[in-house]
Amino acid sequence: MEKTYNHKEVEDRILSSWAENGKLKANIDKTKEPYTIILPPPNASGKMHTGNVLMIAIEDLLIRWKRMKGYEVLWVPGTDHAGFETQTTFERELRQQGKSRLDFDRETLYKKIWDFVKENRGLIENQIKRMGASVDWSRYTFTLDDKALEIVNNTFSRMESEGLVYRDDYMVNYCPHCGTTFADLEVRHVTRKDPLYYIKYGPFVLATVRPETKFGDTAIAVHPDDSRYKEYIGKEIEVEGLIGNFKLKVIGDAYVDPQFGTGVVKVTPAHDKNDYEAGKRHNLEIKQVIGLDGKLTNIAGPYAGMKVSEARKVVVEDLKNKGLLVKVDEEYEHAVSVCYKKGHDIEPTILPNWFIKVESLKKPAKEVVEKGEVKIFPKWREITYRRWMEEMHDWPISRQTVWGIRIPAWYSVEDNPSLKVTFLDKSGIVKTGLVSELLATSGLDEIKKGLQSLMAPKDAKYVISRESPGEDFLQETDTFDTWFSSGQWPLITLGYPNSEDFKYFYPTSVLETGWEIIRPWVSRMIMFGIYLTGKPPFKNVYLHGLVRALDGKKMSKSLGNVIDPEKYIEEYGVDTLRMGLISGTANGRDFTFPQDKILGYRNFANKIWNMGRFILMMKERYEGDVPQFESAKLDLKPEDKEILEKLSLTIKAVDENLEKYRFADAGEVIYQFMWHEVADLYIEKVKNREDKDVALSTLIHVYTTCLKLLHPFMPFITEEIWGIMTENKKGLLMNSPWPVEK
RNA sequence: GGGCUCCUAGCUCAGUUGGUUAGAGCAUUCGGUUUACAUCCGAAAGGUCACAGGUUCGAGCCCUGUGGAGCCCACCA
Repeated sequence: MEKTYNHKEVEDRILSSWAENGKLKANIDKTKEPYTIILPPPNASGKMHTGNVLMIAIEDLLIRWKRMKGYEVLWVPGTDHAGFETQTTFERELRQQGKSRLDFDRETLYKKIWDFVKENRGLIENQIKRMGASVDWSRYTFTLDDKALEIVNNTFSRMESEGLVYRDDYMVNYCPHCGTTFADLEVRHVTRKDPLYYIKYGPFVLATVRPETKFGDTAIAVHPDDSRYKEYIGKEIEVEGLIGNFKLKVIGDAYVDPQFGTGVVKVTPAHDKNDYEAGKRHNLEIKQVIGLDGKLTNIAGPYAGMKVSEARKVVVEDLKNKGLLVKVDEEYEHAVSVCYKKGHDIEPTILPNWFIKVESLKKPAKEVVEKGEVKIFPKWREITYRRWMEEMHDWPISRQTVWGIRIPAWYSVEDNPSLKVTFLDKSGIVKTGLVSELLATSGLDEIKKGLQSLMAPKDAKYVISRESPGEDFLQETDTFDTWFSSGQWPLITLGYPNSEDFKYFYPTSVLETGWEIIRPWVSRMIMFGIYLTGKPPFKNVYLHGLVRALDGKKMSKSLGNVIDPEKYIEEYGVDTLRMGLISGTANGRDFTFPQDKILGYRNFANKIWNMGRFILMMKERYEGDVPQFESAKLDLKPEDKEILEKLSLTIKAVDENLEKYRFADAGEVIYQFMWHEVADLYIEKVKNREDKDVALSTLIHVYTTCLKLLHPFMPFITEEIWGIMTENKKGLLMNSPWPVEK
């Protein structure tokens, strides 16, 4: 053995011996109890971050432990198409080539992103392998694999036929210039100075930066406790406007800040997110005053057809002339949403989207956790889950992105003349308009071929089908929210509904993931699992904490505090990084990247390496063969009995802590025992023992048992030493049975 | 603004139904070591458990309040 442990040399070799002889592939063995984990799929085109390392370390620990305990273990690896994130990354590349997504038709863009993902997906897969993850690669699944598409489409179709799907208006970030919607994450917030206009509204004066939307006002809001206006709440007031007088209801709503402006707000549900929410709370009418072309609609009377910026000037001028403008604060600074592409103002707009009714789904999902059918560790995280289950409202599942699973709804062009389409025509020019009108100049095939997006009215007639129902049809261009498909991940990976895997391995044993996705992911998986199979998809949920940067803050590119795990793997080895991270994560709380501990476990790795080296040296000096501890009758000294007893206690403590997902405690127990009991005390005594046969035999037994206990935590070094100690005669450590306390 | 969590040794953190003298790793100081390991061994020092009240025979732990930190969600017309 080398004088120090050289992880670089060892890791590759051990990886290939696991790949050749490790029991990675799960079999359906009905004489054994299954133990299953589905790996939360990392972004297919991304690279490993510290959180992924922690996730893999914990899951591999559980898997290796249960495998050694004799379970039929299955750990399914997979990667995620990461809809929005990937498309953004790809578009960034496009931009460097001076292009944008709007230069391509939908199909071409989709293919280009596919190629991009294919080019990049090898990286994360290799990193998972390099971590020593003992996953079953024969069951590897990508979120856009055919079996995924099939299940997701079928689920949607079934939900639709059971009346759980509907189309309704939803407020989205719409950019009239780009003619498309943006996800919340695509919206930039910039601080800008705009005039704040104080306008007379009947008995009130209120402040607004958007006077041009006044034609869409359907209420006036004040804070319910504002004594200045309390008497008005619930009453209707008469307001003098630019296009005649009109009546507005006064509502009391806590979203109004009495400190701001005059404490009175005009409510425009069609063009402001807050107002929209308030409108829903108070059943207000929605008047769309800005069209998708960015011009005022007919509701604005004489102002119809004006662009927003133009209309604002004219409206202000007219208000002034009518004496309705009280004052203007020119220096008002506020945050404005703009599109990330060119900085156009975002126009919050109501558009038809696809929704799922969650009422019938969330009840049983809440109950399984309350009844303990699904146990959440740590328990205090249950609060997040329960609150979400109470608050959750219907789920908008459509996204206006290309990279994802396209919603399998088809619109007949003939039945839906008011379908609005955007497409690239034969000469590559973008055209937008009603399909009924565009068909006069372009053929339907041309539209189909160049289609970028379509917008169907909320009462459009549609057919649900994976295949085109006929020549006359255009498919919905929206894709499913990523969580709609990843919510079915356990079912997808296990081949729901008929595969043998599904019958044997479902429900899985534990879902291990970060707590920040309780709401979008964990809740959805439970809902879908129960909906489709009657059973939640896992028995336990273990939620690990977030690994924060060295400054105690969340890692982020903009703060420049991101820790690249590669650096640590390179310098200290996989085992050390894994063990270091595990030791930091005791209670599933967030924790700062434990740099010192990683150093400490590097020392530990070297310590156990040298213990092995020393034992080998003693073996060589011993004349003849050391008696086998299990078979030989040994005359044990009290110190031998003592160390065996402590070993037994250690096994017990490790098992108990792992059962409770107390990984750091379990690791600590082995660490203390190996270093401070076996190395510091017992080995020192063995050095001076006359009865070397007994001492050495016991020592070897204790040490190799420790290797087993430590293996799930630090798989590489333990496997390597095991091979040397056993002269490769006992097979791989990873396939060996777990020690039993005596 | 709503919510969750944290504040324990110089640093990173344990402390699992309240119960002797509050622990670990790293760092510090002192000593040791002619060979398993200087990535070692032994020992020491280091804590008003954020602060203020309360409950209790007894509080790091339970309750209330204050202050600070981190994160999630919603964001100012």
